[in-house]
Amino acid sequence: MDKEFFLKNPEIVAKELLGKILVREINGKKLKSKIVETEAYYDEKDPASRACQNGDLKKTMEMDAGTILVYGVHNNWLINFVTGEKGKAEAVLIRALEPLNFNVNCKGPGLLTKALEINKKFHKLNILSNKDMWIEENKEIFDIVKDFRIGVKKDLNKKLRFYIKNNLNVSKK
DNA sequence: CGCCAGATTGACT
DNA sequence: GTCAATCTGGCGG
Repeated sequence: MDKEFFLKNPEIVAKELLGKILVREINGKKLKSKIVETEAYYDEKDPASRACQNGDLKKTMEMDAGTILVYGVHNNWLINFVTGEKGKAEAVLIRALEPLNFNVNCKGPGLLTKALEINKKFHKLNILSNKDMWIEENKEIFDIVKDFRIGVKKDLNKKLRFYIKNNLNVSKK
């Protein structure tokens, strides 16, 4: 896992993140989970993106590839990874995980942050240089399904949600 | 400053 | 099906 991985179009990164192992270390315990559902978000052209607002979140999206962006909505923390070149304001949202060595419901963006104790303290840190959370490779082969994003009021006319076919941990609806 | 809406979830009628 | 909880930023007074 290096910076090159995140230096691509968010659509590509979202697709390539599927199947990767997200490791969260809490008090010496490593919680491992597989990323099974993601969504790509673009810059101000994307009406659903927080980049179309001009605050701290947009600035964070313009930071280096691999920067963690934690965003609060409706009483939930949502975690994103910044992608693309510096100044591009693009990111990938993690929507669902499949727990591997623990058993907590991670079928939804708000649920997985709760399960892994992800909150604002991770905001603006970088996933490539963090000792409490990181991503590991996984060579597993699987089918990827492409669909429209979930819960977005004004979506783009593009399928920007990706998930692993037939995986039971993908958020429903 | 107050009010509203939103990449959500869960509890209750 | 309806409602509310919490954080961020836009917009109106």
